[in-house]
This record gives sequence, structure tokens and C-alpha cells, in this order.
Amino acid sequence: MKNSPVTIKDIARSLNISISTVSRALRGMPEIHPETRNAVMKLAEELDYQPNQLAKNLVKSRTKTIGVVFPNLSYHYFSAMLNSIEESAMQAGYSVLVTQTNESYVRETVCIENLLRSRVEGLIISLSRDTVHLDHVEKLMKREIPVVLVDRTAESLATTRVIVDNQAAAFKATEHLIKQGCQRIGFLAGPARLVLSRQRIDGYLKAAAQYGVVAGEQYIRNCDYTSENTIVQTLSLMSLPQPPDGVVAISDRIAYPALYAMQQKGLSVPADVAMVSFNNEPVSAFFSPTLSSISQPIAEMARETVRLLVHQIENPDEGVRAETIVFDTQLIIRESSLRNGVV
Amino acid sequence: MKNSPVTIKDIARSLNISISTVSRALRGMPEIHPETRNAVMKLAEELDYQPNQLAKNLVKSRTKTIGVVFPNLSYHYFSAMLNSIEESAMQAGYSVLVTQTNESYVRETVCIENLLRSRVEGLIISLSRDTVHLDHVEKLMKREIPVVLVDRTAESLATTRVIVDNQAAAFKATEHLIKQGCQRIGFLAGPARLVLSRQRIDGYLKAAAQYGVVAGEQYIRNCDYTSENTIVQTLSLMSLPQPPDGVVAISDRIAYPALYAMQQKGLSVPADVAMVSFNNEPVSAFFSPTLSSISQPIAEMARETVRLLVHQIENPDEGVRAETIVFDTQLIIRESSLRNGVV
DNA sequence: TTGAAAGCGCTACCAA
DNA sequence: TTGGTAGCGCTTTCAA
Repeated sequence: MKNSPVTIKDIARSLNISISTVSRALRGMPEIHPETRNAVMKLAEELDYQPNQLAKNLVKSRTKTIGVVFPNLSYHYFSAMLNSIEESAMQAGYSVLVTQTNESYVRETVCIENLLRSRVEGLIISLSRDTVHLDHVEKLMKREIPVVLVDRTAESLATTRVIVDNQAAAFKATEHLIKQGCQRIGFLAGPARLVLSRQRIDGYLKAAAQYGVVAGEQYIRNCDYTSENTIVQTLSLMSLPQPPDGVVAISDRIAYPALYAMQQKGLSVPADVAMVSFNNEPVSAFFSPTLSSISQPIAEMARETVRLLVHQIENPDEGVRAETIVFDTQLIIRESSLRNGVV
Repeated sequence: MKNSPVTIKDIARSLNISISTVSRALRGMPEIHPETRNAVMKLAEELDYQPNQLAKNLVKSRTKTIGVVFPNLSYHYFSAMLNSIEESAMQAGYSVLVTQTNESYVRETVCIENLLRSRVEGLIISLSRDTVHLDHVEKLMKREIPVVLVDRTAESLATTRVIVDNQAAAFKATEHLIKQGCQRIGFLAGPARLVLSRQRIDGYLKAAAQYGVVAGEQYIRNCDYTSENTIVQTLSLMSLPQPPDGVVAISDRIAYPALYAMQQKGLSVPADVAMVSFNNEPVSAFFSPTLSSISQPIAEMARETVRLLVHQIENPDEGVRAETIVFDTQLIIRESSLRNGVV
């Protein structure tokens, strides 16, 4: 038989005092007589009393909770960011409720609805791959629910945003390949509709144009983030009559199967093809060849995201300023792009 | 100015009907007049009404929520399992609340307390690396709160458990190395107090003994899961007067830096050292050399875990049966352990 | 088919 | 320093 949880009422009855007194004692209010307090505390301990957070939140109509809507926690990028978000939130006295969209627009709307039902006070969202309509986010804004978009954002949305300068980062990566002597540069992109993918392509095209190397649509392949597809796209790219001698991949998760496919095809990296990608996952440092990658300041981004959100939550009358915070990235150069010891 | 969320009371007032009627209409109870229902639905839609889950749960004293306590979601193993848990839970009509312990015993107790405050109806726990005392879990059992331990369990705990046969898996991995011609086999273990680490060591020792190859304490190194330490331990292992020609690593996350360290040292894998590890992370298939690894049926384990937990939740009077469900593992053989085309 | 009222566990106000 | 009471938003009897 499951004994239902102890309530303050139980404690009050046992001690022959009122529930208000118990409530006050438990919360350490100063006006309570030490003796009473001790008795309450002791009994609470004995009965292993756990305050009912639901009831607490209901009456205060505050949950001190923020909701996180991420595409998928098995991407290292998001799980690492979640870790930092939790830490910052805890420091600010908030707890976090996490949901995963699995890159689906429908699940994204469901996740957001569920979080609202649970009365989170604000949301941190990274849009899913398949999110085309933005009505669900716009609705949040209309209802004046604090929202911060991080990493995967939408340009048309006037929310607060925390991102990196994707175009500059891609420029930097491409430029690096060019300086390593690459003449024709390919790009393994993500799904075409991902803003982030488009931005990185822009940076890549800009660098190629500026330095006058071969690049462009015929050197771009869109991958859907599965390794099978990535291998197909990589082989397609490397089978061009004039295959690239340098490739930028949109993420390490794309780069791993791509490197594998190249090596299977007998290409040597970086001698035949130099490679740079994005995200700098921990494994990249141990891959063979070790993988050059653009590193994002995940922890700082998380901190800033939480800071901005909490500020919005706690200053509702200020309105949304719709700031966009842009972080710088860092190119970590490793073997996969290093051709002759020259950086 | 933040407008507070719409409640059924607001709807009732607008429509000049009672809140009970609104409540019933919203929940689609059959006795409501279609006209009334339509009016309610329409207004709810217009006002973008979101039911307050806190209030709902409070009155029903059921949350239909299960709590998950995992060491760290940036381990692929746990994030993959979380994904499957969420899916199974959703199918069973439950939602999940996730927390991370960051491998700390203290945070583990805090996570559990928070989940209980949020009135989760059951818990799925994978113990943290630093968990030595088990009083917090025992307390849960005494309070008859449904708990299922998964993967990282404790032998002394009479909870329901879902695990793999770690000893058999390690035996299988070691045996495979032996059949590939390895004479001296090393083991890169996890922290000494991890039960799972001990079990895998046992399997390794058993196989070595059975086949009469060199192995044992001087061939075992405990890694703390940081890559720096793993590299140190690997180099220490490979610097033995008679270094191993085969190594079992306790997880892919340990194997990656280990492989890197070996290659840096000029050792060729698998020619000089063959290598097998555990977890079969997606990257392992693309590593160079591709990494042989023990694969666990994560999705099935998650399904079974949820099934067992939900059963306990919904049949409280049956008591805890403290079953231990043991899943089989599969050795995925790749280049890192394949010496001469012979499996 | 609808409404009134009690109550889930808690906080907070007003009195005492 | 304490108790009584109202009410957070909802569901659920019991009556009408």
C-alpha cells in the first residue's frame, strides 16, 4: 500500500498547532518560537516531509522555472550547452525543464505547449531543422512570454538572440584553407532551410570570391545529418571532374563520415583534400587525422542566454529589446587542414 | 505589462456559465450540450487558453511524470537512452523530467529531492561515478517510490534493475582479441568504484585466465574519464617492459584518446596493438581505424526500463519485485581489432 | 445538461 | 508568536 506523501496538515495535526504555523516554521520565518520551530523541523525530518512544489507554485503563481527546447541532446553541442544553462539557471535560482524536438516542427510546437502548461516563466529555444513556420514563436511573443533564441534562430523573428557570427566563421575557415594552398573548395552544408547553413555558405562564398578560388553551387552539397547521406554527398562532391582540394563541413558530425568516405576512396587528408569543420567536438582532437574545427564559446553563450532570459522574466515592464548577441568563434587548426607546417 | 494567463474562470465569466461547465466542455465530457461546448472551445482558442498543469496535477494528485537522474547527457550513451525513454514514456502517457548529476553524489541527492518535490511518480536512475553511499536510494525504496536503476547500478540494492551482462561482454571482447592472436592484454578501466568497471574487469580476467594469456593487475589502468588522464594511463600501459598487444577499453570515450596516444607513440593499430571497447558510439564507425566496440541495445533497454517503472507505478500494491533484467550485448568488429581478415 | 461547493497543499493576509 | 481564512486553478461529487 502506497502511503500518500506527508503534508503540512499532517504535521500540524500531530503537533496540535495550525497549518500556518507549520508553514512558517518550515520556511524559517523569524516570528516563530524556537521551540515550535524545532518541534516542526524534527517531525518533518522524521516523517521525511517533502514540500509539494506543485501547490507552492500554484499559490505563488511563480515556478522559477525556465523551459529549454532543443533539437536533440545527442548532439554534443546541445548537451554541452544544456549543462551550462543548468548551471547558470541554478545560480540565478531557477530550475530548468528540458525538451527535445527531434528536429520536428510539430514536436517543437508540442514541446512549447507542454512547457507553457507547466508554467515555465521563459523559454530558451533552438529551432528544429524542419521548422519553417514561425507562428508558434510569434504567438509566444504576442503573449509576452520571455523567449531567447540560441544558435538556430530565424532572421524574421524580433526576439532576443544569442548566436555566433556564422558568416565570419565560415569565412575564416575557408580563408584558412585557401592559405593552405587549396584551389577548389567544396562545402558540405546542412539542410537547405537551416538559416545557419545559409549563413555559413555565404561566408564560404565570400571568402572564395575575395581570394578568387574555385567554389560555388556545384561545389556545395546539402547533407541531412545522417551519416549515410553524408557519405553519398561526399562521394558525389569528390567525384566531380575537378574535385575540390579543400572542404568545409558544416559540423563535425558531418565531417566524421566525410573523412571516412574520403579515406575509403583513397584520398589522403590533408594532402589530397584539406578539411575544416564546425563545433570542435571533443573527439575531433583525437580523430585521425585530428580535425580542424571552429570552436564556439558554448559556456559563455549559455550564460548570456540565461542572463538575458532571466532579465526579461524579472523586468516584464521593460518590454523585449530584441537584442542580438553575437559571439566570436575560434578556428582550432589541427592536422586535417595543415599542409606544410605553415598556418 | 504581462497579462496573466487565461483561466477557466475567465472563460466562464465571459460566457456567463459556470466554471464546472467550462471544465467539462474543455475536457470533452459527453454530457455537455454541443452548443455550449462549441462556444467554450471557440473562446478558449481565441484567448489561447492553456490549462494550468500545476493545478490539474494538484487536484488529481497525479502528475503522470517520471523523473530521470543521469550522470551526464553529453555521454552519447545517456542522451540516446533518454531519447528512447522519452518516446516510451510518451506512449505510456507519461512525461519525463530530466536531471544531470555531473557524476556527483551530492548533486544526485539534490536531483532526487527536487524530482520528489515536483511529485514525479517514479524514478529512473543511473548512479553517478562518485556515489558511494546508497542511503538516498534506500530511502526511496522505504518510501515505496517506484525506482528502476539502469546501467550504473549497485549490487546491494534490491531495486528493479536493467543492465547488460558486463562480465560476459568483457569476456567476449577479450576472447576476440585473443583469437586475433593477442598474447598480452591490457585493460583501460573506469574509476575503480564503478561496479560496471569492476564487472568488466572480471570478464576480462576470466577470459585471460581461461585462454592462458598474459593479463592482470599490472595490465590494468584506471582512467577518470578525462582525456588527459586517459592519455597518461595509456602511455603508462604501453610503456611496460612487455607492453600489451591487445587492449580492452571500458568505453569509446576512453578508446578515442587512447588510440590517439598510441598512434602518437608510433604504434600501429591493430598491427601492434589491437583494440576493442564499449558503447559503440556513432563516431566509432568512422574513426581511423574504425573502432571495434561492444554495442548495447539502448532502445530496448529504455523501453523495458519504462515498462517496468510504469508497471510499478500503476500497480503499487504488487510491491517491488526487484527483478534484474539483463540484456545481451553485441560485439561489432571493425578495423581496430581485425588482424588478418579472420574473425 | 448545468451549477454550487468542497478540496488538492500551500501561502499570505488579518486578527488575536 | 499564533490561528483562521481566503484563494491559487482546477476536478469532482451532489443537487437541481
